[in-house]
Amino acid sequence: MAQTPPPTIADVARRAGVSKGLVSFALNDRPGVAPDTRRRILEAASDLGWTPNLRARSLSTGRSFACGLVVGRSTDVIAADPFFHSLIAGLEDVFATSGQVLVLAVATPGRQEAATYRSLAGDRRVDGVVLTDLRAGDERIALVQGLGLAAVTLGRPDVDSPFSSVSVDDGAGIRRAVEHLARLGHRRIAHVAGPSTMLHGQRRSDAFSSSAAEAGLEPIVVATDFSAAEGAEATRRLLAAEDRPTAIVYSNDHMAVAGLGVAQRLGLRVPDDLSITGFDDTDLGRHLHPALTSVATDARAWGRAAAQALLDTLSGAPESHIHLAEPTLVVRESTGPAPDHPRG
Amino acid sequence: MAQTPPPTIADVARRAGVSKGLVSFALNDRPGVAPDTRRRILEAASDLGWTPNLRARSLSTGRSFACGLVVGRSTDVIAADPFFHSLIAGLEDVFATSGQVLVLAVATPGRQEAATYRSLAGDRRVDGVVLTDLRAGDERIALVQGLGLAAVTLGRPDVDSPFSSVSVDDGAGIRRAVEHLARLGHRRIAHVAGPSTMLHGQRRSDAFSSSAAEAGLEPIVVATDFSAAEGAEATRRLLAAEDRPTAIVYSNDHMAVAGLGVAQRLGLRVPDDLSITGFDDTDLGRHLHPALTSVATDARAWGRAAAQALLDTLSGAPESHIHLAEPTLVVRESTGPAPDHPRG
DNA sequence: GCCGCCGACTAAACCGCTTTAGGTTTGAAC
DNA sequence: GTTCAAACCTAAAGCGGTTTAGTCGGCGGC
Repeated sequence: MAQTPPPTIADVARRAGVSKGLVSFALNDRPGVAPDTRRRILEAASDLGWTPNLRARSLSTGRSFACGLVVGRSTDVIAADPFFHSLIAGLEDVFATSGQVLVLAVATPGRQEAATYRSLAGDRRVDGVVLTDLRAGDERIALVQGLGLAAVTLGRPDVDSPFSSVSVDDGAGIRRAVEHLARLGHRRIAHVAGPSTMLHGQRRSDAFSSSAAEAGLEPIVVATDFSAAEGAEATRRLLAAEDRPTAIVYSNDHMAVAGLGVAQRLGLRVPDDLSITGFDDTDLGRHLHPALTSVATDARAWGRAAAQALLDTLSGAPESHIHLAEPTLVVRESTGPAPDHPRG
Repeated sequence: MAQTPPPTIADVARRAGVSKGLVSFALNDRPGVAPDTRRRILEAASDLGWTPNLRARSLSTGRSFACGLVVGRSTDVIAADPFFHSLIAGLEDVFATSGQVLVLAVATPGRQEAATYRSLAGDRRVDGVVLTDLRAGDERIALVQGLGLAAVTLGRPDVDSPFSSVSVDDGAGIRRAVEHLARLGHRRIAHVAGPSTMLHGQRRSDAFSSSAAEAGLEPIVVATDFSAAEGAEATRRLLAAEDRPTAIVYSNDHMAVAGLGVAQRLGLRVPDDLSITGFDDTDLGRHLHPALTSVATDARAWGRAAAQALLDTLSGAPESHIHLAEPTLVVRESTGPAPDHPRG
């Protein structure tokens, strides 16, 4: 059962009766090979079942044929956020079909985020990275640029960036949620936001404030770290207030679920006493009781677009900035007419 | 801002006044280098800020310094299962500190599972893979072996396997849940199981049946695909039955949450009318109302152990079979005394 | 009929590291 | 004072591709 070593281009060359160099030309579709010879070479290659040795190719071309995704230090972030899985699936949709591979690096307690990028770049593990969860004044932009990596950002950074970006107007999603609630007669609507240091957290929060203002409402905003625990805590505070809100717009589904738990625990009926909206349209949301009204973004499409943009960059395309379709609001059972304000 | 090319061992050799070969020996802690020379070489390397070029090393050693995790075809599987994130974090804990990298491959519609393994191996992308979600008669064992990859399995396969394994006795977790419920007086306990084609699904199901039998109960089992949707459907069927169960043991938290939704929708109070247990002890579970009683396995530790076992295999250690600590039952609010059977 | 040019192809260098086969000291043994 | 082995080190040959410099033959132009 001795594994015979896989054929190399030298074997192909021998079989086709040409030199190694010419084989390389033929296999890479480069000009300067007679049509007949090219055919012979390709035939020899397929006869032998030749497949390129990526390691060798990597060494001579200086490319890794791999892209990286670094997940921030808190594993809970990824564990809690189904968004990531859809994103990853989208990235893979594109990478898999173009011979790239996805390197997933989790910043661990022993190796912080910056070090992770450094090691990825230092070891020339990846040709580029996908930057998610952009932060205010995000240092990763400069870091990654300094490391000589290509990159694509999910959303547009607030600092100078040489990288392509793929954005979703999640603000529009929040806006829809607010409009939906206002239409149902809610006058006191609160927002349980993500951290203001995260660009998308801030963007959603801003969208909330401005659309609330447009509807003539006073915006009530509580910032959290996006975790279920803080979502629950924020909800407790909001509902304990004297003049408690009749609707809460959460910045993600997990917090909405936790908030729902808190409300029920306090004896409030959803949506009769309190309306709730989530963000991400998690699978779980539709199975809750009441089923969760949520803003749906197409994370997988986002991943696909980001991967494609990164590949384009790697093959020399100029910087681009893509905007994807606006998110939609999926109305289910967790939102209803404001109390004392039957739908007219 | 021209990036000066990173130093190579040739630069180090020149600076230390020795040959390339000796530098390689010194840097790899191999015998045959005079202590003084070794010191000089290491000094030269650190002066120059030399760092090994993994691509070159890969080519000459034939190793990738990367391990792979292939996620089955359904992206929902990963999206739905927080288990994966903890697992991945655990894998990374070990890989990151040993210069390995994790390649995550998602089998996409255009590239099925087997093809994914084939391409990973064909491109020599990884040195080994982690096999999760073992199935009955799992063909991946033979496939991976045939591809010449190293591997470690999560749990012990039911087919001949040359690979090391790391197991958790999840059956014991289910057993604890059943005992807990039996102690609370429940006599009709149902199990919403995973697919019987998945080894851990089957194992949990078996554990349920046997421990129910030991408690003198008739085991009621409904198989699902582990998804929230099927968990909800199974629950509906169980609760519609004439002689409906007073407690349901779910094979994962997601189905338990969905089941909770169904029960509430039917007007049943949990735990007064129906007790519910989950599996995985998801973060979300503790924020629900009622908070979910669940079996907690340490997925991260599992990942760490698996990664270590794989690295051991790669460095020539013999096959090993590790058993981790038994899972525990975290009792919260979703379980209570059986109806008409006050705790005594 | 000679020159020059172009297309097709070969030979060899190169990417940066590992590893093997030798070569040179050194020093102890006889 | 040889002899030999051990210790230390060098040179060079890989690993399997890509790429560059250059060779060769044939053809058109004058």
